Amino acid sequence: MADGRGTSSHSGENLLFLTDEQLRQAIEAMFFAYRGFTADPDRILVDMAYGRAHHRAIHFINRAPGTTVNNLLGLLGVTKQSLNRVLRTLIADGLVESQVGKSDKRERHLYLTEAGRALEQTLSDAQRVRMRSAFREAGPEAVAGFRSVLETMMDPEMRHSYQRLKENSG
Amino acid sequence: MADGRGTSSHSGENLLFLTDEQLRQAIEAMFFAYRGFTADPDRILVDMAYGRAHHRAIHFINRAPGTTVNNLLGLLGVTKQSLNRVLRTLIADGLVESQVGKSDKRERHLYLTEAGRALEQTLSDAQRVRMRSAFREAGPEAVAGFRSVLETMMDPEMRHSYQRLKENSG
DNA sequence: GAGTTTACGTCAGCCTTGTTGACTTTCCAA
DNA sequence: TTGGAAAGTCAACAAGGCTGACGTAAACTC
Repeated sequence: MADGRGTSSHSGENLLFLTDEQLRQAIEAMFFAYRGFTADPDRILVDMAYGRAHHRAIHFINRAPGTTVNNLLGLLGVTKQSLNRVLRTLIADGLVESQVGKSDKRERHLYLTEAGRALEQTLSDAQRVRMRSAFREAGPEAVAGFRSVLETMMDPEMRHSYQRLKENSG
Repeated sequence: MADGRGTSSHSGENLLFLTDEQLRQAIEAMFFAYRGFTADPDRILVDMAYGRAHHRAIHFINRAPGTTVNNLLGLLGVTKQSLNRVLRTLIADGLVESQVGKSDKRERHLYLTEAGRALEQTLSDAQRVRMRSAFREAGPEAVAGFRSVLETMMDPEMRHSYQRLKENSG
């Protein structure tokens, strides 16, 4: 593992893409790419009183309208206190609406308001511009590989959430 | 752009992978995957008094031994005050060594100590385990696509840093 | 019907990691 | 020799994580 090889080559395959050096490069690629990934929406958010946490909440509420607070906690992977702070400001600012559940009145169902949808559109447009040009440049096969690796990299629980969101949104 | 299409299809190509829905899914994949990407080293770091910022500093000092503080600032994309706080603790704990430059004595050249290298190894081993199994599962073509998309997603400046690191380390 | 669990909100306090601004020391270069 | 770049330090602050404790209402269970 420390000899520069990803694995002992007990098969005939070419496993050079699994060497430690290749993996190190991939780790750096993830780091640098994620910076690019968040850069554009971040620039928009600083002008408002919001941060990346607000963006994430808005993204998933838009993606799963009517989601409960508990469900959102699972998607975001933060504590309820942390989410609540963000949600409170979004509700106070009229970007998110909280509705008491009909069947279960303990639950709050979350929806974006018109203003919330507008901000979501602005942010995701900005983020998609970069994604789209990267995808176009890299081509369909590369994109398929990109998504395949990302999916296998997730924790199983996250992968499950990811798949459910995919299915519920075409 | 808001009609669910990534682009008007003025060519004969199949551009379905550029639809807004596909891009949204990719955005979510990046978010969930990055969580997985950082999860393993994070678990190790909480037991020590360190965080992700320390990990990043250690990673790049290991990767580019003798790098200057200024150079490291560019790689990490933070302020010198923020980096300095991290660096100070690493130096105090004997994981990083700071050497005054020979030609330019204003510069500080940074190196990992033996203990620093040991921690780096522990952290990157943990991170590579997940990477390696994801790569193995997805296969070489997928990995090539993965890296290609990540590279085109970086800001040009970051891409340049990334390429230089690659060249200087085989 | 009483007791327990669940969902949510909130207060208080803490930590990491980012920021700006001001200031000093060192030292290179015009 | 003087201006400015590089490095470091101090102070103050903010975002956004965290834990722990507590309260309320609703739902569930026995």
